[in-house]
Amino acid sequence: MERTSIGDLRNHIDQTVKVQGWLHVLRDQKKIQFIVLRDRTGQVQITHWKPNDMPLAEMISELGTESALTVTGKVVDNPSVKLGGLEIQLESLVVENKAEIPLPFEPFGEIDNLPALDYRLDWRYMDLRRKQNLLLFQVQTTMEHALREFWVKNGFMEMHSPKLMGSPSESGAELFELAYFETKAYLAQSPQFYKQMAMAGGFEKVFEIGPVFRADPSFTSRHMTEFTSIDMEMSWVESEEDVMQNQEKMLQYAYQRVKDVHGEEIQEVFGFELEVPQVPFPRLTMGEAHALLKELKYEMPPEKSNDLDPGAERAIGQYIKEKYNHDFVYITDWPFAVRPFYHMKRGENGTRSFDLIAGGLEITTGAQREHRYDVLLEQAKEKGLTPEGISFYLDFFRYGCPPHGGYGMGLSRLLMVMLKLPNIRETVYLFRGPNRLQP
RNA sequence: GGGGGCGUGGUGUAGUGGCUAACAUGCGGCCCUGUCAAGGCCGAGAUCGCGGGUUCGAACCCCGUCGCUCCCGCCA
Repeated sequence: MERTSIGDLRNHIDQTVKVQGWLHVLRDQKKIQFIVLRDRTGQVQITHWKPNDMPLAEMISELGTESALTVTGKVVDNPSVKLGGLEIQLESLVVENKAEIPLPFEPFGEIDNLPALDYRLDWRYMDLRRKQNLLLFQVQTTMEHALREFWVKNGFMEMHSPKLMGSPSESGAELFELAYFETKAYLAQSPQFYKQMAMAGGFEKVFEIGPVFRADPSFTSRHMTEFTSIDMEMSWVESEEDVMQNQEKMLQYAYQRVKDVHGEEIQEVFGFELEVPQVPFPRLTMGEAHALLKELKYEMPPEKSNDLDPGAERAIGQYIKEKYNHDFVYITDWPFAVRPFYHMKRGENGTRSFDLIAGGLEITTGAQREHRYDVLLEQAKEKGLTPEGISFYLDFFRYGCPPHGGYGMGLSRLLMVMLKLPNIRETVYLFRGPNRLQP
C-alpha cells in the first residue's frame, strides 16, 4: 500500500490507508488507546479499541513517544475529534524504530522547558523535529531556490570553486591549515579570487552558494567557523551601484517568494508577518552614517572614526526601521583603510564598496573590484602583501579582464534576520564553532 | 585574544549563610474517563560543575579550575 501524507487524509475518508510518522502522544485508557501520529505534513489521531487485539494494545502501551511507526487503518470522518475532525481506526501497527525512554528532552513540551541551545545542539536531530526548525529549513530551501531562479533568469551562471587552496589568500590570517600529501593546503575563506577569475574567464555573471571556512575564535551569536556563503560577481559594471541594485531586487524577489509559499505558516509559528522589502533600499554613505550616529548620540571609539562597530550597525538599523520602516540599509563609500586591497578606490582614500545591514546585522560586503593590473598591484603593496604570494591571482588581470563587482552574503545570517531569530546556531543545520565539531 | 554573566533531579527553573533542597515537565505505578494541553492519587530521581578555603554551619561567601553563554575584537 502506498503511503498517505497525514495532511492529505481529508481526501481519503472511508478508505484504508497507510500512514508513517512519529508517535507524538499516546493517551492510553482502559478500553481504548489514542495515538497521535505526526509526519512533516501534520498530525492525526489513531484510535485503537483495545479488546480488538489485547496483545497489540499491550505492545502499544510500552511505546515511547517519538517512536517511528507505520500504521494502517480506515480513515473516518468524526467531527468530535478536535484534531482535524477525523481519525484512523487502527488495523495494523509496525514499530520501525522504537524511541528509548526517557527522551533526552521533550521537543514538543512547553517552550519554557526547552533545554538550552547548546544541549539541543548535542541532540540536534531531536531539535530539528520541532516545527520551528522544520519551517526554517523549508524557508531556506524556498529562498535558495528563488535566488537561483532570479540569477538564472538574469543570465548568471552557477559555479563551484575549490575549497582547497595552495596558498593563503586575502589577509593570510584566519585560515585553516591542513596536511596535503607532502605539503600544506588551506581551506578557502571565500570564493573571492575564483569568482573574479570567472570574470577574466569571460563568464560575465556568476554566482556560487557554498561553504567557506574562517579560523576565527569568535564567540558570538552570529559567527561560525564554517558557513554557507552566497556569492555573486558581475562584469561590465559602471560602479558598485549596479551590484547593489541587482542584490536588492534579488532579495525582494526571494522575500516575496518566501512570503507567498510560507507567509501564513511564518505568522503561525514565528508570530509575525514577513515584510517584503521595498526597493531601492535606503543608502547611507559612511560620512552620513557617522553624522547620523552623532545625532543618535552613539559614541564611536576614536580609533574607529572611519569604521562601524556592531553597536553602531544596530543603532543605524533601528533608526532606518523607525524612520523608513525598512529592515535593510546600504552603507557605502567605505575608507580604503578598512577594506581589502582588491576593492576599487574612489579618490585617494575611499572605495567603491558597500555593506548591507539587515535588522542591524551586517550580512553582506560588496564592491566594484579593481581590475587594472598596475593599480591592483600597487594596492596590494599598500596593504603590505607580497605580490609573489598572490601572483596566480594578479595574473587574472593581465590579458583583458572586464570591470566587475560583486558581493558575499551569509546564508544563515540572512535567514536569522528574515525569521528574527536571535542566534545563528539555530539557523544553520549543524553549527561549527571553535568548540563545536559534533555532531 | 580581552571583558561580563551563568552552572541545583533527565530537562527548565526557585532557593543567595542555619530544611528532610522546592516547583514545573518528563519517567514509573494505580484510579477514572471517546480522550484530545486529558484528569486524579502515589512514587523514583540532585552528595546543588569540580577542587580548595572562610565559618559552629556553605547550593549560598572567597580563591582556583572546567564548561556554557553573551559582548568586544574579526567578520558574513
